[in-house]
Amino acid sequence: MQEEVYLIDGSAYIYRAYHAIAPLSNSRGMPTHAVLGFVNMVKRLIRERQPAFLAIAFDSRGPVFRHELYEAYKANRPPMPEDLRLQIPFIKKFVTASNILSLEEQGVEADDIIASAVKMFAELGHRVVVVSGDKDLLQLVSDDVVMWDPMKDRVMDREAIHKKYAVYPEQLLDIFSLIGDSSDNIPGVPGVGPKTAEKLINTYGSLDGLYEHIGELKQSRIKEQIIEKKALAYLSRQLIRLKTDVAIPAELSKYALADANNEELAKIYTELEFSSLLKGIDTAIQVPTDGFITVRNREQLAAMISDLAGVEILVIDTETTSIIARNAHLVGISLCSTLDRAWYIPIGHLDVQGNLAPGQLPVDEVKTAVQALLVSSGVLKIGHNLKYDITVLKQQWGIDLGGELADTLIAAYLTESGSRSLKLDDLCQARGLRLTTFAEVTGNDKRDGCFAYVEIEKAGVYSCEDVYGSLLLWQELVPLLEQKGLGDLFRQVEMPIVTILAEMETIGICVDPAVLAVLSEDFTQKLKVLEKQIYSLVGHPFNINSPKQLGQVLFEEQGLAHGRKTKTGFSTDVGVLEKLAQKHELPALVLQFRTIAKLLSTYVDKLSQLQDSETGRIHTSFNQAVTATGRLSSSEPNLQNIPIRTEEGSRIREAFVPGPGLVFLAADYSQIDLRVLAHYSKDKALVGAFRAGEDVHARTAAEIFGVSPLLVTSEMRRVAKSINFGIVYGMSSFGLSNQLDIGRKEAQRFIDKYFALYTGVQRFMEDIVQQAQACCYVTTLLNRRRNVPDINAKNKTQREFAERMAINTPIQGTAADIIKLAMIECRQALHKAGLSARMLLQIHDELVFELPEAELEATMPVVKSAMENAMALDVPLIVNLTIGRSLAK
DNA sequence: GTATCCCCGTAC
DNA sequence: GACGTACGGGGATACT
Repeated sequence: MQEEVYLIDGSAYIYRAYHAIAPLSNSRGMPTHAVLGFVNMVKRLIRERQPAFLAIAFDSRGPVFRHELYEAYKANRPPMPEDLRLQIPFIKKFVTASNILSLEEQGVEADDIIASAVKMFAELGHRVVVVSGDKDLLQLVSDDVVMWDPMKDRVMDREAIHKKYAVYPEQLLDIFSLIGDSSDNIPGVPGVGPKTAEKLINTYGSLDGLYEHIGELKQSRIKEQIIEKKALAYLSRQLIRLKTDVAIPAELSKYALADANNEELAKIYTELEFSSLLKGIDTAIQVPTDGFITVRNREQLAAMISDLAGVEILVIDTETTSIIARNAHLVGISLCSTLDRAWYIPIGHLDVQGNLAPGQLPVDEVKTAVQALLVSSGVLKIGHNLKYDITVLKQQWGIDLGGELADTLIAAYLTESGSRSLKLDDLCQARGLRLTTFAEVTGNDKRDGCFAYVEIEKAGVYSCEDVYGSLLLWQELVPLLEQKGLGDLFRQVEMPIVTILAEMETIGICVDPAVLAVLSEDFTQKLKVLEKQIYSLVGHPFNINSPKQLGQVLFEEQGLAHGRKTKTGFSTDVGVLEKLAQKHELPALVLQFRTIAKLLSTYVDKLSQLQDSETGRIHTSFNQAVTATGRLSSSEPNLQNIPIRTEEGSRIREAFVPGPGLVFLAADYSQIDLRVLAHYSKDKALVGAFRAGEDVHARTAAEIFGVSPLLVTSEMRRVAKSINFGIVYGMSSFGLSNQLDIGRKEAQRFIDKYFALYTGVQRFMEDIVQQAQACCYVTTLLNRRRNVPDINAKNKTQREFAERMAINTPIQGTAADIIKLAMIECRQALHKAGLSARMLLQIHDELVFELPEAELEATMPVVKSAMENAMALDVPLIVNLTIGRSLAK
């Protein structure tokens, strides 16, 4: 029987682990990070590839036969760092305790052992997977041998190698002999690089062939080199060629992966203080798969329906062909309601030929059977990232999930703010439950990553695990939500938003490709002109986009006055360049170049790429579980940072157009942050200003400059506006002086004056920081919570940062709460009024709708009222409406 | 050679 | 070090 044997390049693993992980040591000062990295890498390999047979090869200590051939072999390599050397014995102990066969032989390297093992197993008729990223091992690849690079999760077989190097593995040795290898100090033929070597070996078949036909090469410097350095080429080949006669255990049983010696492992982990690994030994629970049923026939479908009849909760997960819900085809659905049974209904699995695989019920039959369950209004629908499943079910089956929603992704986001990962696997793992990963079910498949080709039973287990995990998670998160007072926020705000975001993403927004094309042309042209001007001023070309090179040109060559330093040189940011631009032409041109280059690459090019080829629309992702404050974020593309302030930016907005016969309606909150601040602080002056409907910036200006409101100049107002914004962010006098280009003292005077007038604001800021110090978190008006662990830190910078977070988060987060309520309110009010306006975008304080022009009159008051009444504050919320035939207005 | 960090610049 | 929250491009740098 043909078996698959995994051979790990252990020495390479050690170095990778050492470099990949930040230095770490146990309480006795013993360095441990390389061991930790190595252990995790091996565990990951075993988990994801589940090898039946496995060995790890190590380099031997001391010189190897290659040193005898060539004194300088690896002479440029620094000796093993001391803190790594100390860890080697523990790595070996770990391998032994894990019952993994360890291979080491005096005088040869790990590569030679692997080569010998490969040869032996190939002769025995087995297949081998070499686990390494070292290109020198690629020469071992054959029909029965592949190389897997765990870092890139990529399998290299003969064809993959041919694709990359244009030669087959057996020719790689000769290629590398010509190129050499600087990291091992292997000379090769100087002057011959990858391209030349590839061409030569492809033409003449081999190194020998090349020298036999050396006369045919046309006269060149390279030809002379090749002739002159023939000995070096052959020496290099000797060095790179791997030994295949190292003695290797031949009995396959010795390679069989046995259960680890947990006692020994526990000893090692204890000594090194790997507490999380230690826990993993005892508590790693595999999912009980006994109750998992894959629905293959009508009887099972009927059993499932009767099993799920009358349930109060239903956990759902869809398996599809794409991570982009809009493009996804359904492959299967899993459902469960209790932890002892889960069902998987395969409907779109394919066989290797790409035909529908047997053993699946017809889609229509499945749809009919489960539809009532999915739309039922009395059943709580649970899932992880339900926005995805909602989108898939809607566009594939036209089904709207009925009933209340419970998204465990969002529940975890609300309760575990600041947690590293919100992925289902990771959340379950943190609770001691090991789920199969997506890579594990699809990874070994020929058509990597496509779920449709996953074998049905395997898919069933995986998918059932997901609903099982999601249910378990839900059961753990419910009490947490209630305990932290997040239940209402979850049910009344976040869950309704899930559906709304799914709709907004599906609808998308239209972009006119003609406008983009004109912009692209124009910007490219402008960049060319600017580039030419800049180069001629400087006297030579350079990369204007490189802050490093730009810094050299400006501050060294041109001798302009530099400002603050960054890690890599002097800052060339807009603040610095603007100052210089007052006196010099060059920085002014650079600023123009930067602006246009940014607009072109980030917006014009990107929008064209992401446009749907059929509809011309752009479908962003609105992310609900990303920000620390409760705001949404938008990606691919980010439609929340489309330029607006400059002339050029406005031209990009012109590319966003309503659908045929429709117009845009944009509704934005006026000064929402300051209004929230007024509400929180109860500051008399601020509240008074908003209640009286005054221009707050002008009012602030009048007060800090001590003039009548009628005498406030636009310059005074600008200063006041900066202060008002700065306050919300916890700005210091330093920041304000930078922003306004005034002195520190003057800035401080403004701030003092501000607080003297708005005493309530100052009190609020002090109170909120004090509150944070007491409980290490802050909340919004809807009780959204953010932890500020550094609020009592010793380090001043850290602590002050936490203080600014504590001030800003309730304001920004409450504004986020308000607009989320407004979105829900708007949708409902529009529906109730029978209006067809569709919400397209949310940009933190603004909602953009698309609607028939004829409905404008009726829609405007509905939207305005829904938004203004979303939440009752001590000051009124005011919404301004703008109608437009583009986003430029 | 590719993934990640860093600087920078958009938005609110 | 100095203004909060995001996303993303491009260069520089490090590397599961």
